[in-house]
Amino acid sequence: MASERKATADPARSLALLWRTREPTSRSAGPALSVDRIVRVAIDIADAEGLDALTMRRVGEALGVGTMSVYTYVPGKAELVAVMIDTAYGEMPRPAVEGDWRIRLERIARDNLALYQRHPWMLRAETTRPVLGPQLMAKYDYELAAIVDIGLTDVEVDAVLTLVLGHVKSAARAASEVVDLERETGMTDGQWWQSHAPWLETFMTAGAYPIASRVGSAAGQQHGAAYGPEYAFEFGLQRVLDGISVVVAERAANR
Amino acid sequence: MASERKATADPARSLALLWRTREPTSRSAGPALSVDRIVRVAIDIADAEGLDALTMRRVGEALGVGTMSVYTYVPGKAELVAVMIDTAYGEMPRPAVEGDWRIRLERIARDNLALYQRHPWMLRAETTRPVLGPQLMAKYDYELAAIVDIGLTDVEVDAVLTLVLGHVKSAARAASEVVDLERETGMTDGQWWQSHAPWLETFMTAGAYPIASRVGSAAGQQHGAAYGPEYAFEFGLQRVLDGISVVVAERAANR
DNA sequence: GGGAGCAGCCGTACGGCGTACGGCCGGGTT
DNA sequence: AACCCGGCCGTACGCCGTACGGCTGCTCCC
Repeated sequence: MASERKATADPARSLALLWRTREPTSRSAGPALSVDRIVRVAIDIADAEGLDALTMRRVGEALGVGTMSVYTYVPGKAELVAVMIDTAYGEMPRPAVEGDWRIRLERIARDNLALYQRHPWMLRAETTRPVLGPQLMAKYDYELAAIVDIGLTDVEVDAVLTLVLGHVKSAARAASEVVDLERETGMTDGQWWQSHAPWLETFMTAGAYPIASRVGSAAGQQHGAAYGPEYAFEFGLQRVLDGISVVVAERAANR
Repeated sequence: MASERKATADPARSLALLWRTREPTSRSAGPALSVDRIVRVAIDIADAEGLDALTMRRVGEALGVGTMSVYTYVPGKAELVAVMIDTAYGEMPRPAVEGDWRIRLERIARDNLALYQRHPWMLRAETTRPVLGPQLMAKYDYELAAIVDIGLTDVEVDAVLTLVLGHVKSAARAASEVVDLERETGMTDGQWWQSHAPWLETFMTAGAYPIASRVGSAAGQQHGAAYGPEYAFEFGLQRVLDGISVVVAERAANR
């Protein structure tokens, strides 16, 4: 009866997993499995076939062990995905970039976009709870460092980063959906639209939605498809950076 | 062997469902069910308990019919969710707003935020495929109308709207995750952080991630929690609108 | 050398999901 | 009176995540 607080796996266990607090076994021939091996094959599966294809059975299979053996190292699928996410963050470059804040921030945006393109499953992975792993911390620290000294308060700096990363994620998601659609239907975006257009015209009485029709078809012609994710990313990014420039300039003037 | 194009339900069926092309039955006492009744209870369930609680069995139960009866009206769960989404769009107000484009666009952003707050499941509903229902078309048309005459090309106008709606969705998602977390764990955001902080400090050697620590705690103190979704929404919205202003002004100057 | 303990491994089983399939029923048409 | 067919739905299948308990063989201690 009592609504048992399910799936609230204790913080200690989850965090220990993320931070790899586990003394290596003293066993002569170490164990066949490890968190790292599990995470590596899980990421490979998700990269290649998407999050839906990532099942615990599948992971066990790919490792040549029984399904339940995976649970020796990982408390559950949610925690596995959390470690996958933190690991993926660890792959990102963190170079010292020459130039002003705008160049650095733009670079950060592009690096994040590339990450999502390499690991589209990250866009669908629902983490209602922040991951809080070491790689995320390092990433956050690195990205903040690029903009801490632009004359805004710490709170604003955080909001700037959130805004830019949010835009990147939106654009990446839109792009990823186009790719998914093409994989699922075996048609390109353009073909898909062409197959739907006649039906749509049947339903839409002529002249309804005049602006939507005009703008939609203008965008379609421009991009050779209904939607140009790259264009949306670029256009939006420049607008966002412009908007940030406005506050930065304001603060510099009032100093 | 042949990779059967699964789940590619024919466009005709899906679109007909969205646009409600179905002659009412000539039966004396009409059928017990209808697409509209199904959609209504499905939205109620998803609003109250989230998308996970929305199962076909549950929908049938709530309607007092067998599970499979639902399939008489709806080809599958994906299509049901699509109709739910289009229906939700139909709830949005579309007033004629006085004022300049910035006021209108800001209003659109707030209306969309309100929509997501009323129906948080829309944020999680994965529609790899655009919905293309009448309400979405009407919404798109209305929103474009607010900004068609600001001096940008049709393609740019589309990108502006995409940018703003993308920001709203990002911010709404962040806010919704906080709410989910509170519901799932029974703790407030602040309590959750306090319960994790000691563990985190154990793992993080002192002095690692200095900027992240400083900015993170500044943001935390400011918002009384780790993250201030409302603040992120407002700050980002103003930056985005500022950024759009920049291009709009440019174009006006070059005219 | 021998016994105990325990980490790693995993087979089985449970409850839940979406939904394919085929059948039943009763009103409308001819 | 015969037939048809739309609406309804019980059953069953193949997936999923994962709880539970048992096996095995290494390590440690005496």
